Amino acid sequence: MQYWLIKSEPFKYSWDQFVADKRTFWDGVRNYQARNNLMQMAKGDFCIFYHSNEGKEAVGIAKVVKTHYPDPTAVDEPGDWVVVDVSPEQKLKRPVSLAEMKADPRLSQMGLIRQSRLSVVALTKVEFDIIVAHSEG
DNA sequence: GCCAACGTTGGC
DNA sequence: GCCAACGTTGGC
Repeated sequence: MQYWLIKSEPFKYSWDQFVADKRTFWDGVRNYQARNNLMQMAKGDFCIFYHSNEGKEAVGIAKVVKTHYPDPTAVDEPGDWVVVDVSPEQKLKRPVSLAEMKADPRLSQMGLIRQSRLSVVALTKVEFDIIVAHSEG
C-alpha cells in the first residue's frame, strides 16, 4: 500500500466535479517523474486530492481503482503517457491548507513542499496520516 | 503579474 | 554530452 498526492487546478477539475463523476481517469500528466509515479500506483492506494493555484489546500481522499494504462488524451503526442482511474473515497472534514502543511515540521520533507511543481508526488504513510489528522483537528 | 524552481530543447 | 535559452508550473 502506497500513498500519493495528486494536484488539480479546481478550475480544470475540482473535487466537487470528481464527486459528481464518481470516477475519473487522471489525465494530462506530461512530466516523466509524475508519470513514473502514476505507473507505480497500485489498486487500492490512497491519494490526497489537492487543489493547486486556487485554494491551495488538500480537500479529499481518492482511491486508485485501476492501475495505469495509456492516456487516451495523448494518443497523438510523442511519449508513452499514462493515466490511472481514481474514485473519491472521502472528503476531508475540513480542507488542509498549504500554509498549514508548511507550518508542520513533520511535513517539511514531503514532496509537495520539496518539489512544488510535480503534479503527482509520493507521500509516506506518516505524512498521509498527519494530513488527515490536520483535517480532523 | 512577478518570480523561483525545474524540465526540456537545441546549438555546438 | 554540455550548457544556455526558453517554457511551464505554482506560490506569493
